[in-house]
Amino acid sequence: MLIVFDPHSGVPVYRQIIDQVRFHVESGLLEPGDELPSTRTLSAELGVNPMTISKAFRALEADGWVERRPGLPLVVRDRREADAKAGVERLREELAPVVVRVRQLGISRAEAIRTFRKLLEESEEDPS
Amino acid sequence: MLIVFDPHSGVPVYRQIIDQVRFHVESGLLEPGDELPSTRTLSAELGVNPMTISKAFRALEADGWVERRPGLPLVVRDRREADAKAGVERLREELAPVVVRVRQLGISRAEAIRTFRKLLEESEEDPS
DNA sequence: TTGGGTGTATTGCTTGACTGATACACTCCC
DNA sequence: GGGAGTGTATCAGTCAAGCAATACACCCAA
Repeated sequence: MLIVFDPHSGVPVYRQIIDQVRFHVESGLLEPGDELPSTRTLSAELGVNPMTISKAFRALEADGWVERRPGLPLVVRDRREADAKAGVERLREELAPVVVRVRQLGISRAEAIRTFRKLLEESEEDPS
Repeated sequence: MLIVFDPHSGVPVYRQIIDQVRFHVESGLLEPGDELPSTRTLSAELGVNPMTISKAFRALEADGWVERRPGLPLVVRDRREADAKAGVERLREELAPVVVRVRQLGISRAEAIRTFRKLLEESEEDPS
């Protein structure tokens, strides 16, 4: 059971699938070349429509996580090199709205950075 | 013209109003005791329905930014002391999910902080 | 008291996100 | 070729968010 999802979380099913596949690839559980479970398999396991799975697959391909070819299962792409750069780029996207909030809240740059560093340290100590 | 908004930003109008009022209060342009422009004034200026303004007002009261009394204009509340702490606390909440992503993406702490600092500097240079 | 100011409860419309049913194209292997 | 596997294009349905029209309750000053 590679994918688990919570129908009551409020997060759309297709997005939960995207996040979990990405997480598994990033964690190494899914390696480049591995095939993803078929849409119908996942569909049956999760109790959702195959199209919902397909929608997640399309998004995963758009972000370069997997490769799609007609009639064949999806395959995890090798993006280790690409990620070194793309990772920071994605981080920038996630931080951008936070920066707006920092200014709105009138928090100083130093204070903001201190807060960020502290959170990062806490997260490294705690192997969650 | 206290409030400006961009109908093409994709951000809901009522949310843009909330953010701007909060920003003005936090920046000191609006001081405790000041009255907000009336719903109909803002309605005319922005070209939206008074109810949209009212919806923003309700949210602002729920978060403690203003005080509402029937038949009277809204008044900015004094929350300076509370905010000094609450600001950082709210920043922590916004940064928490980002920290998770940093680990998922395998970005080093130093790299993450450098990215954050750069964004903050860019935002300060650009008086958007 | 009355008129012009305030905010808003109620209701309905529109739009987009999300999901699903159906039917189709492709690949592989016997 | 045929069957069973893959993914998905197209279309329709559901639902919530966002916004607006209307009508109402309140306050204040003349």
